[in-house]
Amino acid sequence: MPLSRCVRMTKQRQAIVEELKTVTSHPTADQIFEMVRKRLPRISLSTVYRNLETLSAGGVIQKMEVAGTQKRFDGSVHHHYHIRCVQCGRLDDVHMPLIPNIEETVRKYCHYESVAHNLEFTGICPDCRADA
Amino acid sequence: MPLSRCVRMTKQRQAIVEELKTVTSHPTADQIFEMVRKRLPRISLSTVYRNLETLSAGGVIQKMEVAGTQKRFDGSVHHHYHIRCVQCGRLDDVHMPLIPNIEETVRKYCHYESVAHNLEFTGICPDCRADA
DNA sequence: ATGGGTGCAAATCTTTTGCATCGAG
DNA sequence: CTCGATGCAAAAGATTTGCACCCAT
Repeated sequence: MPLSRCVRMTKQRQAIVEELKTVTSHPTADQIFEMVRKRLPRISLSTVYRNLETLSAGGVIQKMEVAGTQKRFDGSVHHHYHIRCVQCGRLDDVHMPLIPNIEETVRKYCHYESVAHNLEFTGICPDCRADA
Repeated sequence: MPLSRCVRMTKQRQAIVEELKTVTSHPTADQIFEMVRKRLPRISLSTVYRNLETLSAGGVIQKMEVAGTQKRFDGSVHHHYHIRCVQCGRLDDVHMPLIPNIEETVRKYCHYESVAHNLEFTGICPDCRADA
């Protein structure tokens, strides 16, 4: 039960998790704020920020390690790759198999420990391609 | 001659490029500012920001696509992978061979065009490991 | 000489923090 | 009850922008 890592399950935290699980996009903190706000009009942006940190630290949601000016969050916890549109910033999942054994390869080339990997693709998304 | 893409080669731009080429680290804009400042004490931080954008757009330097709060830049233009310490934020090159044909694989799984890839590893760097 | 580049300051955008109050356990 | 969580406002940190002056071409 991953929720156990949160000391208290407040209605704000519950709403954040639930809203995040309803979308397949990878919203930023302020997008999540707008989503949750419809249910809890008095929630504050700082509560959203604080809880996104808490919840991802507790493994309930995932803080994404992607380039860009804003942090992004993912309601799905399993490891998968992403592709980002260099034109509009849109971010999609890529449902391809993970590269096997790559962590072992890295260890041969540097002296870091407990290595994880994160693969991000960039390109032009279908919408931006259509606009051009 | 990649420098040609810059309309004018000012002494500020020259200094930024030269300083960036002297280091193998991946400095942030303000670190580059401090480096260049020793040569051009009157340069402003906004000039550094503006020129890092211009120079990377022109292919003279590389704007790095990595996670983190600050943008990072690389004097080397060739494609290579990076590893980031989750504890101290340090960023190193990983001198392993690039994954071949991965862009082709991605095209089978999504409808983006002109896809590039960027692989980032995370772990604990030797220094932080020693501290623990 | 002229239009892009610069330096400065102010604005913007995202995220974090201090603090009094609230409410889940 | 108690202490962690919240809301608000203010601060902090990174980056961008407006504008008058400067200088590379």
